[in-house]
Amino acid sequence: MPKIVDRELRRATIARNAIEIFAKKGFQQTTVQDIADASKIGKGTLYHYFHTKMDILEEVSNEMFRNIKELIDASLFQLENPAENLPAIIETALTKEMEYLFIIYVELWINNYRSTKYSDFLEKLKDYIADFRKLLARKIENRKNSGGFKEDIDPNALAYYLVSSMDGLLIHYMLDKSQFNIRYVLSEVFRFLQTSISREA
Amino acid sequence: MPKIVDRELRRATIARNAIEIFAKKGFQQTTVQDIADASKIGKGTLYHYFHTKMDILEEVSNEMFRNIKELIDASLFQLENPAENLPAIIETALTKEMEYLFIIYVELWINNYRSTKYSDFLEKLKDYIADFRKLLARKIENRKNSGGFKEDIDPNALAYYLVSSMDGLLIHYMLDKSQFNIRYVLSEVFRFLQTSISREA
Amino acid sequence: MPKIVDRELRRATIARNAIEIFAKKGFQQTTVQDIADASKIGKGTLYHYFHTKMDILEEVSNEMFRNIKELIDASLFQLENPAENLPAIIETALTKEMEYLFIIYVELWINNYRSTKYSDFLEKLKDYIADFRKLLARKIENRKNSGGFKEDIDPNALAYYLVSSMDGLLIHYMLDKSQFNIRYVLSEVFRFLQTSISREA
Amino acid sequence: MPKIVDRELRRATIARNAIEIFAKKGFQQTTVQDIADASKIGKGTLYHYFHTKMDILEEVSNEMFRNIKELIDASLFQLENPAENLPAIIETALTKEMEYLFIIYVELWINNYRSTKYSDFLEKLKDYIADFRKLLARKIENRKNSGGFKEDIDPNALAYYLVSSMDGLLIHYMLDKSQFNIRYVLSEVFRFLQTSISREA
DNA sequence: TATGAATGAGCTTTCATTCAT
DNA sequence: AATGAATGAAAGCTCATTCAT
Repeated sequence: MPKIVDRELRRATIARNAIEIFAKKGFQQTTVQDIADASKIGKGTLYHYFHTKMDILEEVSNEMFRNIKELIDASLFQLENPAENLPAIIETALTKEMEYLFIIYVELWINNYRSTKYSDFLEKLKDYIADFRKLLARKIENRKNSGGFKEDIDPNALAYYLVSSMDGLLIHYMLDKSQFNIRYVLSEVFRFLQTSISREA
Repeated sequence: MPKIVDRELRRATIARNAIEIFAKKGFQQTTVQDIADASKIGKGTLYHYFHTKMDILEEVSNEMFRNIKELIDASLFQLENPAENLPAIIETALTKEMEYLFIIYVELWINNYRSTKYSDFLEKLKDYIADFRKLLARKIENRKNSGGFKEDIDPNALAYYLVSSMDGLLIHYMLDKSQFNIRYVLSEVFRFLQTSISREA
Repeated sequence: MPKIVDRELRRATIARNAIEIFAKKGFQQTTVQDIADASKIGKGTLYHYFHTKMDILEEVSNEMFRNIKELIDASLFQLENPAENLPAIIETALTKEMEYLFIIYVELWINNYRSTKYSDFLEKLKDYIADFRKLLARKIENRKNSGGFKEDIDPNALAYYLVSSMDGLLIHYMLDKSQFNIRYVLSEVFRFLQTSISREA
Repeated sequence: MPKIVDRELRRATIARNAIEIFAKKGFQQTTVQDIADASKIGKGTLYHYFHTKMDILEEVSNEMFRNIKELIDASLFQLENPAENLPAIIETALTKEMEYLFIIYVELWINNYRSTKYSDFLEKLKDYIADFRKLLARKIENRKNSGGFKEDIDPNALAYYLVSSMDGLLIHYMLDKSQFNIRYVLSEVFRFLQTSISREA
């Protein structure tokens, strides 16, 4: 009898090993040989676990979703004051591993702009982000209703801005780390936002 | 040397015509034939003006810089109250032309993360952005000193956040336009930021 | 050595199961996995019984010879008047099973033209055909000598024509069945041949 | 200005050079490199003239049709007594070039049995053959009506048999030339057929 | 100078065969 | 003995670059 392997586990492992390569070289520029090398297997072996190169990207994106979801879930419960804990959440994301995922995420996002071929990957992600945004908006709304926030704030607009500005910050930070201390900027910004949002401010 | 002027003009024209293709297909996926077609010239002719495909990207990025610089310059002089006119600037950027440039800009940014091969292109861009950020910081500083802004604001941190959050907003907007009305979000956000930054608020 | 019997039996069985696939897909296009699947065994198991894929083809061709020989033998004894019973023999061959064998036979024949690699397989077949032709020629000769056939008939040439024309008919029929009713054509042709060959005609 | 080439002519030339290879190795077994080598051009150059390998086969089959049509047309006008001139026609076909085409023709025929993917190529050929068969049948009919042939002959059945038996003869001859002198067999057979068909016989 | 014909390195994917279990 | 996981050679095809006209 041949070696017994857990195909799903193997797929996930190969995908996990591929993340760094995809991040560092990009999907197009990464060769199937690169991916095989990353898992120290033969090129042909890859095709026992994935139909096409695209299929590998799909698994990588699933792996990414799992990580992101984990991150979001882990941080949601501490999201009492939305502005309060976002820095902590971002902080959590500042690992090498998450950095790779973030690059892939931006690349997928761009590819999605270019071709509907990638849209399947992103639907899930869009949903996650939308959910996160809605949750954030609801928190803002609640606090606004309880008198904690100013009257003239549009919770949806603010939530949209907060979420997307985090991506902007991450991009600027990761792609040019020399320019600034992101942790300091984040704490400053959120201290500022908090006081300006709060009615007492 | 009028020849050189012609040559440079031709390079710029070809680059300008290539922008839409690069944005829509990406650098890798764009073939040299695509670029030649966009300028209705022969593939071989292209190589009279550019040494390599990479060389074309370089010129495209230069063209991009010129456009961005133009945009920044045009808007800088009206940047009295920084928060005040950013929406106007962004608004200016929301053309199809600028959208293409923005995509290329993000792609270059990512490629820069991946390979130092692209770093030459981006040094210039980083400088522009840094300049813009510094200018913004100085404006904030000035207004703070003149009593227009609150005491506890770090102008550098705020400037960094403002600039990068604009990129985040643009990415989220452009890559999923269905989700939100960016013009409304921008006006809301800036109304909010303005009142919260201002001492009077 | 009962083991060897088992081994040979297994080879024959696997070959028999492979016939349909080889006929439907062709030797090249048939994968080793296809063949293993047809016998519901593992791909590795196949290699306990066959050294190479070519080896399987060899056994298939042997299986084919056995079938053809059976068919010929079964029909030979009733070959009193050669023209008389050929239709019956052909008729016997018009099963799905024999159709598959016929396709493989033509393919082997072509491959033999292309490469001496296949010549071993075909030597046997050529011998069968030659034997059949000779037998046919002898029957014609006999009948001619006994005054049943015309004087000016060359038995060898006629036998050659009869045998090869059967292949032509089968090819044209099988590869474009819509065009004609082969059974009718056969009966017509043999009725005609018989009367024209016969002295009385 | 680059070299000016007649694309259609080039396609035809490449196809003509490919015929021998296709015949000797078969379509599947022939690599694109083989085909390029046969015309002493680079592999990439081929793709300036053909979209796919299949596309090359298509041109080869067109080339084949042109040859076959030429052959048929050239021989038709001398087809007064159908049985009379077929040997001459066949004779014409016994060149190396036609031999190659015949092998490809049989291979296409088999492939068509296997996959509808090849059916386009063969439709034309089937039409040619059908036309030829019909013409033959009409000639037989005419001669029968004019009293030249026996009453009980079915012209369609006989035409079908004559045409397909020629393919059978060719296959048997080409694939095993050592066995018989096809020219002799043909002359014998047609002498025999003619006398047996003719009323006077 | 302008052009596209020519090229081969390099890509993804397939599959006969080997091998560890 | 039986199995399928593992493998890399080899396939068809693309395309940046060169070159002859």
